[in-house]
Amino acid sequence: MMDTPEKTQISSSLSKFEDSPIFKYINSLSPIKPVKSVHVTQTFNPLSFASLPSIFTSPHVSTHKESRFLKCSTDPSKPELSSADGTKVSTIDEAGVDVQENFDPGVSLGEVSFELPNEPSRIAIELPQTLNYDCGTGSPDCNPTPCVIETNCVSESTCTSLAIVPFVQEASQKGLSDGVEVQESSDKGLSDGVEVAATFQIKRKRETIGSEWESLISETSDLLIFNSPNDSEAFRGVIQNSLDPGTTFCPTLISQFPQDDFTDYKDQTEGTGGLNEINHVNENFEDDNVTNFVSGSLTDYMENRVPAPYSFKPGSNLHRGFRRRCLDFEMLAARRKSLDGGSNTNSSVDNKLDSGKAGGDSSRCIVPGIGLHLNALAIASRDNNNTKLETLSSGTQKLILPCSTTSNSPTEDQEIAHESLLASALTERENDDLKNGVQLAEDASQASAYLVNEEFNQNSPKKKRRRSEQAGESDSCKRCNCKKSKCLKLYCECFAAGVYCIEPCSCQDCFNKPIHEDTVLATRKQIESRNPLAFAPKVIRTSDPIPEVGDDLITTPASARHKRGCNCKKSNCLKKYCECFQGGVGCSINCRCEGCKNAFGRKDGSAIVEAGEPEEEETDPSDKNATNKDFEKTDILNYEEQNPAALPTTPLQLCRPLVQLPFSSKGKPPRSFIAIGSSSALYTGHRYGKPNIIRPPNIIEKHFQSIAEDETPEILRGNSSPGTGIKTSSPNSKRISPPQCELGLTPGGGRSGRKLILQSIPSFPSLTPKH
DNA sequence: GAGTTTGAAACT
DNA sequence: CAGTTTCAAACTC
Repeated sequence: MMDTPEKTQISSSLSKFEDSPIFKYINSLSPIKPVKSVHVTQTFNPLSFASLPSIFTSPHVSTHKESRFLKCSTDPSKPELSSADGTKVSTIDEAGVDVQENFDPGVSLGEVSFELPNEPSRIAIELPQTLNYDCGTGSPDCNPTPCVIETNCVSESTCTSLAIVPFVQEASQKGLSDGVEVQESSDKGLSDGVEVAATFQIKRKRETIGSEWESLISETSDLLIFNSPNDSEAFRGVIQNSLDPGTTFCPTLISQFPQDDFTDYKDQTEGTGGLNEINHVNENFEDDNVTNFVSGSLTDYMENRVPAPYSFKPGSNLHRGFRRRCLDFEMLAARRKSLDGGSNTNSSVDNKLDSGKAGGDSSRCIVPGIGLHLNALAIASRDNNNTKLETLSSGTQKLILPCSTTSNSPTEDQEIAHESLLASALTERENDDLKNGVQLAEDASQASAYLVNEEFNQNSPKKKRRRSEQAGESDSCKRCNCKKSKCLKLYCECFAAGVYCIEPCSCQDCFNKPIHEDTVLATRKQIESRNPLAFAPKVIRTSDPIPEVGDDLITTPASARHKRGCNCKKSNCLKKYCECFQGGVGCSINCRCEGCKNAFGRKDGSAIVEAGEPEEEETDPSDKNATNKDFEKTDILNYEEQNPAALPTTPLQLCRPLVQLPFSSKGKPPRSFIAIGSSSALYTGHRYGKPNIIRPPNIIEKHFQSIAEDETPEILRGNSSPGTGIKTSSPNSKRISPPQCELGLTPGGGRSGRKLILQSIPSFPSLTPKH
């Protein structure tokens, strides 16, 4: 599938890179001298992306995604966050100005590293770009999921910075003259999660790209050579700066890392120091995860690799991703925790890792609960990602790569995936039990992948997330347009999804920002107190098998259902006004809709896709049997196209992982599920402990059995942590199973979604309880 | 982009 | 729990 990029191409790209203002800027800052002339064109053409491997490709994806991606990228930068972070996103645009910004650990590095080119072919062509930006992608094979494509990357500056890192590393590794220093700087910076991530990324790139890449690198290295030590320092400064912000993240991220990783990390740290740690981490990543991931095709990767290792090493990346708004919530919690543990970020991180159970925890992949939107998104994303996921899952579990090409924007998917991953990761933590190394690791890896994507998204400052519908919004990139709710009510998609509002949002008087985290958390709690499942994913699997009718279309997965059911009166459940439809699931008995014609499955049980059921549904008076069906099909198709994620068909999208919010969960009983979705995850996830899995409706169902809401308990149970067990009460309990997770998780395979869920997801336990 | 429709969320 | 209001997304023009 993957074409390796040719050197020539790369070269050209490099040249472009040099030309870019950013590059110049960097040069001015650092001693590095460009040997070759380069152009920088950033270039990530959407077109290029378009050609993704079939696997990844999804119909829509290409263009939208890109756009989306960009948008998403912005998030990280959010100003609010920035306070914590310090430099940040916004700067990216400015990048030229502040290198540091670029380096923000979380953001820039992460982005870069993460991007895995979805398409191999693309990679080859675009390598140059990728290099510049991130290229982590380089590994075409890598995974589709992560996909974050740098291309998206929006801002050159950002990209550049990213690119730089890799280069540096390479140089250092190779022993290029000055390269060494660079590394050092990075190493120093490492303490924070950021640097590590960067390293990781770099390695990744290399591997991914492979020999070609190396050759390129060598060239690049020349370009980048840092002559003076000073330069390195400058670099450091940047890094460090970034680090600060990163610290925040780090803890979180770290926590997510697999225990093994953590262990290693600790060991190194103890023994040597920050630098070592970082390196170590990177190595792990690279070696295990990254390399495989990158170098091989996904399939190969999956087959060979799956193993746990993949997991998290990439954590750093993940962390970054976390940073995103979704993460923020988590971050907060993490932060708090970390604070307790240690004042320093590093310490905090360590603490987290350690205490948090972290080690173990990291892996968790649970699907976090997702908000409605998220759920839908998740689903959609799944769809998009399905193939990928499946593939992955088959091999191993996980990796969910969110980025489905199909999905509109890679970014969104990615984000979602990341979120999901994150959430899952969090959950896993909680579940220490479950986490077997493998699964957990896998989960982590997945999460990381997602995160990576997100990071990219975020990083790219310019891009803002788009939530736009176009892209399909999947989720992560959602943005709201709240006028009166201050984004503190479930009316707000962002809030409902458990993520902070970001630039792209057009909201007014928004309080859903990191700055107001206290308010957000308090509000969230309040809402949860009323309805524990408020932030849970709206769509859950149902146990009942659905008749899948046609393979061809999407059958509706009966298994996936909206937790509460809709109450549509006029839309006939054929528009997005209907949450069921929006979520890509059919209506169920729980729905009070009138005239249900839900293309994914009518209340009466007939699914459009499915065999023909009687067309009319209960309510439909109109008879449109045939008509309806056709109509429905058409709608579905359209819907799918528009919202890849939504469709059930694809298995997994990633859901956004949510960050589970510690706080929310604290006291409360665990929700039945944690939604994979961001929101829930963030807020509730812990409590509930169970990850909801968002399942892709259709296809997924087939493979996996869905967990019925009723069943949800299973998941919960499994996870269950629950003591609290909220699930029951919550009417909505929804589980969302992320397709991925399920797939991956489920050992058995397909169907037993539940089992899978349980394993993988175990409950979220850890999170909340900790509190 | 403005206005309308829709149904969930919030409120009573 | 039901009815009403509020809200913002989805949709239409």
